[in-house]
Amino acid sequence: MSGFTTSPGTRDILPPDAGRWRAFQDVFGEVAASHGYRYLIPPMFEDLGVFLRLGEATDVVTKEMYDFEDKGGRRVALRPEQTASVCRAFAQHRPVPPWKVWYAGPNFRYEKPQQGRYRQFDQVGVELLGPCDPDADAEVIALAWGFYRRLGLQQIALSVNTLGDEGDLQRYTAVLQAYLAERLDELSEESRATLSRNPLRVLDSKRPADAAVVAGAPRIVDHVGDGARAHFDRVLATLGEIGIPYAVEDRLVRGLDYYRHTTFEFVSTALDAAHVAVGGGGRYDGLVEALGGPPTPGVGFALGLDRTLLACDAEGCFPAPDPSVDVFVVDTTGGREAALVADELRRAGRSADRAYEQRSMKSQMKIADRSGARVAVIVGTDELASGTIVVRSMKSGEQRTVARSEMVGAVAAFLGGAA
RNA sequence: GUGGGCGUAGCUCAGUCGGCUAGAGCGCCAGGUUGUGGUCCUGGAGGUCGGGGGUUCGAGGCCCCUCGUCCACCCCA
Repeated sequence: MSGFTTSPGTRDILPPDAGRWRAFQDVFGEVAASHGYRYLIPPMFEDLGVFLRLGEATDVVTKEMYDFEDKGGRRVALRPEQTASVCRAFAQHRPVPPWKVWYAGPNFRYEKPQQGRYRQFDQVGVELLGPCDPDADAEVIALAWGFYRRLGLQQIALSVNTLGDEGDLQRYTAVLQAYLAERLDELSEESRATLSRNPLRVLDSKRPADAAVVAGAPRIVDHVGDGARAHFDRVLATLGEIGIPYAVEDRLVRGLDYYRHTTFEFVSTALDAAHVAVGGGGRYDGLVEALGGPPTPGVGFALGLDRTLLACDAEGCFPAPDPSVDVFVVDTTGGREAALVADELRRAGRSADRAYEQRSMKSQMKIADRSGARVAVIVGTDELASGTIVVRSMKSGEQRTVARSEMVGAVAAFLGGAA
């Protein structure tokens, strides 16, 4: 292979997969719009500082950032996610809250690729900025839940947790750090390294060696104050009332530092791989302010296209849309008739395709068959001479010769009947 | 970044101990069918065996390097 290929961690999304991706984003947009969210397109790169707010201790910032200096000497980075960009946009433009937006598009993280993880990966998501209302938390969770259902996914499990408010989290982190520091020799080497950067992340360890220490660790729930407790209880109550099953998972801390209060994660129980989390989010009060805006609470989530589509594959739902045209035009008289007939059909609102380079009728019929068109329109020398055209059902093989002027009507009759 | 598996036709893969001109299925093209697809039959095109170096009379197969890919770890969508 001497030519060029895609860079590591990137790939071409070819047909028919690309059609499936677009349908995915379209469906998400419909669901978001039905909840009052409007479409937002943030830039794909920003000042590096925007993303440093994700947390100086997170891997996303310390080792996965696609950052570089542009020709103007600015330190910029390809976005690793879009929440920070949305918050920056809020701080910059100061829209009237509540600001409800949804987005879709690629993000970039410099990681070692594997299944369900790429350096360029697509997410869709929503953000709700302004209110610090537990119903807002419940709404974005419900939106995600409804979207999974819309895709046809059944095997999705929701975990929720609360980290408490800023003060709760600081106090808890100190207690946890002290606890873990005492048991340093009982922790795995990996977790000791994690501890020095971000104690909370140790709770997420799935390593057997850490199980005992993690199980005995102080629990966040015992350090959450009354205000945050009430907020969380209301979120859970609302979820219960609208019929969304959940499990409270008190070690769910998620990977970014900006989360406060509610955090949540969706896992596909149909997936077998290491990466079963198909989406997640939470509340991030304080992020807008950290980016130079007014104190503005916010809540949102993002979900990954690759993994969610892997889950769809596992459950056999949400197939790629059928790309077939309505009509395939076969022309053995040189090709000009194909151009005219196809054009007439398209003007009449039918999708139509044709063959090129003057292939034989047999060859063109094969291409027509492959195209998935339900109807073929055939022009040969006889038809051209007599001003007629053959309309054929590709499914039944039934065909009629009609006057050229009646072609559109005859096609409509065949399409109507064959549906 | 660490560890392991795998790179042979467009795709999925076979290729024995290092030994003739590197194969199969699918797909593609053409013909069988002098105007008609799907099934069937026949034929054809398509390969720098990922790349470079080495060992050898001889390398797709062995050794080294390198690139890519997959899986796991780290982390995460």
